[in-house]
Amino acid sequence: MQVIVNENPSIVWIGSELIEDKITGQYNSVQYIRLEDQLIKNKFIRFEEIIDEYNGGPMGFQLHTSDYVNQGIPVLRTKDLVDLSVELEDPIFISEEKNEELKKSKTYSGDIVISKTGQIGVCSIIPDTIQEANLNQALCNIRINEEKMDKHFLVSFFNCKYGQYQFQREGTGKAVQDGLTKEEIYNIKVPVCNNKVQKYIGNKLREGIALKECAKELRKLGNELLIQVLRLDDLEKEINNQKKKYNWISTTDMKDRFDAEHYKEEFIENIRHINSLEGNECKILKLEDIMDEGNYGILPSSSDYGLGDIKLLRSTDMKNGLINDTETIKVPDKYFIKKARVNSGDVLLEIKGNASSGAISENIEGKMIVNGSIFKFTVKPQYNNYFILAYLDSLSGQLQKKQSLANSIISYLSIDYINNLLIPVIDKNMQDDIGNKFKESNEKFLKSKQLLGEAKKDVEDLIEGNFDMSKLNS
DNA sequence: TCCCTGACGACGCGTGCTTC
DNA sequence: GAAGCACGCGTCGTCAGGGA
Repeated sequence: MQVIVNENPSIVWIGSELIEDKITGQYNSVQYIRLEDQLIKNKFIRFEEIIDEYNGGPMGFQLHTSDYVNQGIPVLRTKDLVDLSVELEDPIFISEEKNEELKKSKTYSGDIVISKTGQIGVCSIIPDTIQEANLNQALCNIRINEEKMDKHFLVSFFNCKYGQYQFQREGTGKAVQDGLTKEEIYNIKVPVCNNKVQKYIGNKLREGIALKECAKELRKLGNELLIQVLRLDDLEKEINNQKKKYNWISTTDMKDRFDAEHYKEEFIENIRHINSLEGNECKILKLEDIMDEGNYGILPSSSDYGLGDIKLLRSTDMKNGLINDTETIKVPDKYFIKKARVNSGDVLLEIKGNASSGAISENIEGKMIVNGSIFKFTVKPQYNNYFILAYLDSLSGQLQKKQSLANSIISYLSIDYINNLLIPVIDKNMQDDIGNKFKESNEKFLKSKQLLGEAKKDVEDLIEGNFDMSKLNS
C-alpha cells in the first residue's frame, strides 16, 4: 500500500510490503514516487542486464597522495566529470607503474564513469581526447554491451531527471555517509526504446561532446596566441626560477601597502614584465582608461530569493569565460537597478574569493543582475572585450589580482584597485584575432551545452510520452 | 574485493558590525 | 546608504583506513 497524503510537505503512507532495506522519509518522498511512477510506465530493464564490465575505483590504501607525480596517467576525480564529458583543468597523475598496479580501475575513451560518493550520480563518457586514465575511489568505471544499448543515449538518460533521481534516491539518506553501492548501481532502471530513437538522442550527445572538444581547442589556440604576444612564457619561466625566500623592494616600488606578502618576487616580476612590454606595438593602460562604465553588483536580501524573475548571477555561476544561468537564484524586480544590471557584451569579473573567474555576457535570456562578488564593466569600442577578459584571466592578470588579495583576511578587490589594474593593449587587429578565438570558443561551448540539454530533454520527453517521433525523419 | 566510516581543507554564502 | 570587514556555517570533494 502506498498513499500520498500531502504533496508539500511530503507525507506518504507506505505499507510494510513496500519497505525493503530503506525506510527514510526522503526515499519515499512524493517527488521520488511521482518520478518512479512515470518511469515505470515505460518498458525498462535493470542496468546490470547491459553491463559487460564494472570496476570500482581503488581503495583508500591503494592510492595515496604520495603516489601523485607531475606527469603520467591522469587520475579522474568527480570534479573532472563536467557536462557529460571530462575536463582536466587541474589534473593529477600517477606513474605508468602505479597505473599497472591499479589495472582494475583503468579507464579508456568511450567508457562510462559514475561518481559513487561526494556528489553522487555524476555521469560522463570518457572523450576520445583521453586515451587512458585511472580513477579515484569516488568513481566507478562501466563498459556496456553496445549491441544492447547506445551508450551515449544511456549517459543522456543517466543525466536527465529520471536517471538522477534514482542515483540520489539510492545513494543519499544513509546512516553516516552517502554513497552508491555496486548493487544499487546495478539496480538502476533503464528505459528501453527502439534503436532509431536511441541513435537520434545519442547523436546529439556525440555532436555536443565533439563541439565541446572543438571549443576547448579554440580556447587553447587563443591562449597560445596571447602567451606568444605578451611573452607570458618568459614571465612563467622567470617566476619558476625564483628560489629566494626574501626580496628587496625599493621605496619607489612601494605604494600604500607595507606587508611583505604584497611585494613577493612573483608580483614584482609581473609588474616588471608588464612594463617591459611597453613599446610601439603595445601600450600599458589602466583598466579605468579602457572601461566605459564599471560597477560591482548588489546583495539582495536572502529572504527575497526565489521571489521574482530577475536572475542573480554569483561568482559560482561563471566558469571559463561563460555564464551558467541555468541554476541562478531569482529575485524580485526591485533589484533590477542600473548598477547591477547585466547587458550584452559586459565583462564580468569575480572580485571576491580567489577572484579568478570571469565571463562575457552574451545571449542572456531574461533580466539578470550581478551580486557583490562580481564587478561588471563595458569596454570602449576601440578595445576587444574578449581580449581584455583573456588578459585578466592570464597568468599576468591573475598575478595582479593575487597581489591585491595577498595577506588580506577578506579576499576582495576594491574598486580603486580594479581601476588601476594594468592592461597591456596591443594592436586592435591582434586583439580581435585573440578575442575572436575566445568568442568562437564560447559560441561552440554554448551550442554544445544546448545539444547536451536537448539530449537530456529528449529522454525526459520520451519517458513522459511527449517525444515527437517525426523528428527522426528530419 | 568492496563497503563503510570518519576527518578535514577549500570555498563560498549569509549576516551583522564598523567606517566613511 | 554604500563600502568594507569579520566570522560562522554548510557543502563539496578528497583522503585514509578498518572491516566484512
